[in-house]
Amino acid sequence: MARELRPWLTGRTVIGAERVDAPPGPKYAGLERLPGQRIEAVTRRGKFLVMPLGRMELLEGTAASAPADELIVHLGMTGVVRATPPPGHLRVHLHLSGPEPRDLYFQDVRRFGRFMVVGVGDYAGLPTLAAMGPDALDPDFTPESLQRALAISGAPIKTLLLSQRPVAGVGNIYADEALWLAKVHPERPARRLTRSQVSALHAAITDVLARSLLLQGTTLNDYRTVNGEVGAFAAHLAVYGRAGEPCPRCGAAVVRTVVGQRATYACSRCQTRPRSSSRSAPRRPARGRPRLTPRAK
DNA sequence: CGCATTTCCTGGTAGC
DNA sequence: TGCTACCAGGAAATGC
Repeated sequence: MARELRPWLTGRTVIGAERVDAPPGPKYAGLERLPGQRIEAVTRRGKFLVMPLGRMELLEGTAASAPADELIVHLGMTGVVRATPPPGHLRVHLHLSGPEPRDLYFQDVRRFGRFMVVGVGDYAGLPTLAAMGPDALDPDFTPESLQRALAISGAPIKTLLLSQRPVAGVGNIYADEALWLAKVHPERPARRLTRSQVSALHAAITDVLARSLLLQGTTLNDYRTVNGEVGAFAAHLAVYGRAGEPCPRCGAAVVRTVVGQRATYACSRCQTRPRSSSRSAPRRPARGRPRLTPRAK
């Protein structure tokens, strides 16, 4: 989407910004600051579109002190950015300057998306963006960076991936697909992944996202490109949404569970379960000096 | 601080 | 046909 919008938006100035059928609130904060600002670039961090803005300097010395803004867009579940008016659930309408003036529309049926203007880097209202790890397709995302990020948490690996902290850009579908590719069970505590599992997971994340992007992403129901096309990657999903179907790798059944309140699909055979802490397992004393006091809460 | 739970929101669908 | 119940989930807010 960033790639599509880049030539469409870069260098254009916002003439008008209208909030449509959306209550005032943080998800649409700052839109009134948009008119008069020029879109300098279209960038992306994980699932957030980040568009630096600049105000035309009409008077030397005054505009220079004005802090620059950024337009932040997140699709949530059902957000769609379009160049033509959507049939319903329109939330934002932008009018843009240019040789031939253009419009931009943000549609969002379920209202989980956001379309807001903030000061550059002022992510106080966007804690996930503020604490986000390297983007999955950025060279800064390496097996080592992933290893460091996973080592500090005992949360289920899938839950940690969805937090966007170890790596940015992995949502529910791609988390399941990447874990399947890497043969890692979604509930394995993050810090218990072996070094080779971390390497496999790193490769799997970059691989699944790159392949999906080649097909313009995954459209289950709602997602559309800016041109209104569907993404074709859904047909290539190995496990997501395929409960009861055979694993494409080993033939065992794909099972659906819930991890971190999210539907989770995994192969029942080739994604090995984390070491069980079930009652039936004999309790083995911890290595090293016995703990004399209960762990502080 | 870290993790778990709840909340937001609407369309589609299963079940009756 | 029409009704209710439930499910989908990214990220923020709240709870512990």
